[in-house]
Amino acid sequence: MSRRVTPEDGERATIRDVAARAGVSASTVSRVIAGDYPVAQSTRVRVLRAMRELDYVLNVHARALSGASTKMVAFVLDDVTGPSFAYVAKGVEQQATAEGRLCMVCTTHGDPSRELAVVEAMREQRADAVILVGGGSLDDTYRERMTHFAHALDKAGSRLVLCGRPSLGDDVPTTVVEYDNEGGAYAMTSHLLSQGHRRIVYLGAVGPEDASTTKVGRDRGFTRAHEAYGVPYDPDLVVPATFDRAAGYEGTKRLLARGAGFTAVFAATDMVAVGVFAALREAGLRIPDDVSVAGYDDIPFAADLAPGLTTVHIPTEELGRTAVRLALNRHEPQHVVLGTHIVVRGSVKPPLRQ
Amino acid sequence: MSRRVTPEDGERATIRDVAARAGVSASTVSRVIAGDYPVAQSTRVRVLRAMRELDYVLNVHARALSGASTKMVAFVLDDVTGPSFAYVAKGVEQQATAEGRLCMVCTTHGDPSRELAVVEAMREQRADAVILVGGGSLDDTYRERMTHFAHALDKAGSRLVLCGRPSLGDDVPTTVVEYDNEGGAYAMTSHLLSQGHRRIVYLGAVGPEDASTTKVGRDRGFTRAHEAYGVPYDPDLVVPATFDRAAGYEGTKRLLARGAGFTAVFAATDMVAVGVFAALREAGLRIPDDVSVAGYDDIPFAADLAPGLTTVHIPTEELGRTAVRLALNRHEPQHVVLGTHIVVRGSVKPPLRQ
DNA sequence: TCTACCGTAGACATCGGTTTCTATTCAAGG
DNA sequence: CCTTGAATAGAAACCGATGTCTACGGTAGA
Repeated sequence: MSRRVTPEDGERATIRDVAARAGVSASTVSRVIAGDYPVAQSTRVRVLRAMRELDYVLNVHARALSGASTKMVAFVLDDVTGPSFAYVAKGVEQQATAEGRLCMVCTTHGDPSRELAVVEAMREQRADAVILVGGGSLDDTYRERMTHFAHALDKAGSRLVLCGRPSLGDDVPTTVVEYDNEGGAYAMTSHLLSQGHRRIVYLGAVGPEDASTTKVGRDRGFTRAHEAYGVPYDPDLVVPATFDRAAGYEGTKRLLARGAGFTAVFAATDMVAVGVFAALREAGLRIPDDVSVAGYDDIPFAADLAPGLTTVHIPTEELGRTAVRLALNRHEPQHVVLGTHIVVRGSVKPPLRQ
Repeated sequence: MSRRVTPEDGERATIRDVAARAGVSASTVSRVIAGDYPVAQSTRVRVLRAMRELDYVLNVHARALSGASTKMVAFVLDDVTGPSFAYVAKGVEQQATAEGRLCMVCTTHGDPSRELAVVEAMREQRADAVILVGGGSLDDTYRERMTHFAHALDKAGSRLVLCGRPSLGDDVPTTVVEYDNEGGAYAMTSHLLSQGHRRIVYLGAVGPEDASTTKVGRDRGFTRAHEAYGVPYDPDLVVPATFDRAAGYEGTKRLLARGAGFTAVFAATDMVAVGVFAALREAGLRIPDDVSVAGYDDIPFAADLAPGLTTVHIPTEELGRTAVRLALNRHEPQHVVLGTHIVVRGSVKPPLRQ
């Protein structure tokens, strides 16, 4: 026999198996599936029945190979367990589903070389869009290779999306969905200054080896606010730290141990703030009576800390949704900056004495 | 010309373009890429150079079509923002990367029909493994269709993995990685009983319309512990609720409003417990002096609540890693049950008076 | 010197869809 | 009655890899 009527055991039915069973050609089956070409009602019914009987499943790789879009969106982030990233992921997933796309997720654990490898893998996958979430490296060769990817993806009809990080330059074909890192930090620092704080710790500054665009932006907001208020800041209170709980905890313990006098801590992320809370409580200090604490990100748990954490709200879900929407609808603006705002809860109040 | 030497603008270089540029055949290029066949050193160098010069990117769809594995693992869950699911996701991603796989993520938002649609999509994608995370529906037609998928994936050389939910039956080809839902609830309830609590609220029980395997298991642990201790439980204190913060908050408010006397609340998840905390605090009740609270899941923030939440620890990351490892290494046992254990923090203490 | 074999490389079929181009049927219009 | 065209369906080329089968040059063994 030239063509089996029923697929062998262990093989999946192909479009040709379905065609044979329905007594039509493969083209006709393809047309029934696509629904974009007139097929007689009686034929359509026979084909659909054959598909059901053979438990036919389309092969997306064959379809992709013959030119169709892969209907896939790739999503690259540092760590899925980061509470704010999870919300960006949710937004991406939501919008991707709404636009009929599936979602790939890759994590990089902050390793720029792995990020480049992942983007390369996404080129192989021919994803419709590749969304990079979170601050990016500032290294020059890294930027160069990212620029290269942006052009390569663009030429291939795909799109590189920078979500939560600034543009690579106007001539680089990317979609950029940012939020105002510097503005949020500026607003929060202003808030602390206006409450009367004069010795504010900034915990989570750029360190010697870990500059990222997010860090740089928030740093700048902190210093710019001091300048605007005409308040000099003590460089010893600007403490480099990674963006996690442990860094907040250890950093605060060290500050307390060395007797750095301060009335408020501005943690660069809420996770850092959680560590600050723990360390302060351990030292017997009350929040906000003895020390005020502010965070950044407005993770869901910020409201459930005791006291509630005053922090900068980032529209995380919207960030994710927007990234996908703009990447897939190129007629929309390809560079937007979403706003941030302060959420005042109980963790900040004026210092007891100046 | 029969074959261009340089691909046109906007097209990607194919293996044939590389071959033409290097002056060899496509087969040779394929061999250089695979590295599983002897190729003369000089030829290999020419091919590699051509690949670099043309910025060649392999097409995984063509490769998948000609029989190769897709090197993809699919991961299906309710909601990426669930804090414990995020850790399972991390484990999956970790192990998938370790085994050279990419990771797809799909969310279902608790809708069984969408879960089935997603699994169907994964069949189309020819994923190496499809991992279902979290409690599953108990509906009969749902189970039937899942069983069908398990067989279909198996025949296609793929694998259905049930992660955190029980087996569909011994004759269904699946990999099952569970943890002991009932045992954890039993242990925690015993803990509360042994501290002297006699009127314990169980918040998050199976409701009329939302039976899931996870819920049923935890419910059973609660009731079984009471039976083992010979303590009758008040059915009015077993309160149906969804597994989220809002349900914990509302549920507690209602219990307080109707004056149900209780000395402890066992929340079916830590998220529920967070809601319980908020409602109790709002009512001016102290934890654990007035009411003890226990949770389930041991999410990272459990330790950062004030007081720290006594809860049941689930090895979430290990769950995810194990799921991938077993699915891809079929010689390992295909059904494991991971242990849970109680983590005692400050939110539970004996009731002030009986 | 002839044969055998190793190292190396090319030709070609194949995977499972999509799509273009062609062919047939049948009804309507001149 | 013949032409025209709409509706419908098939044949075959194509997408970009992989893998099998064949072939060629050179060296070693008989």
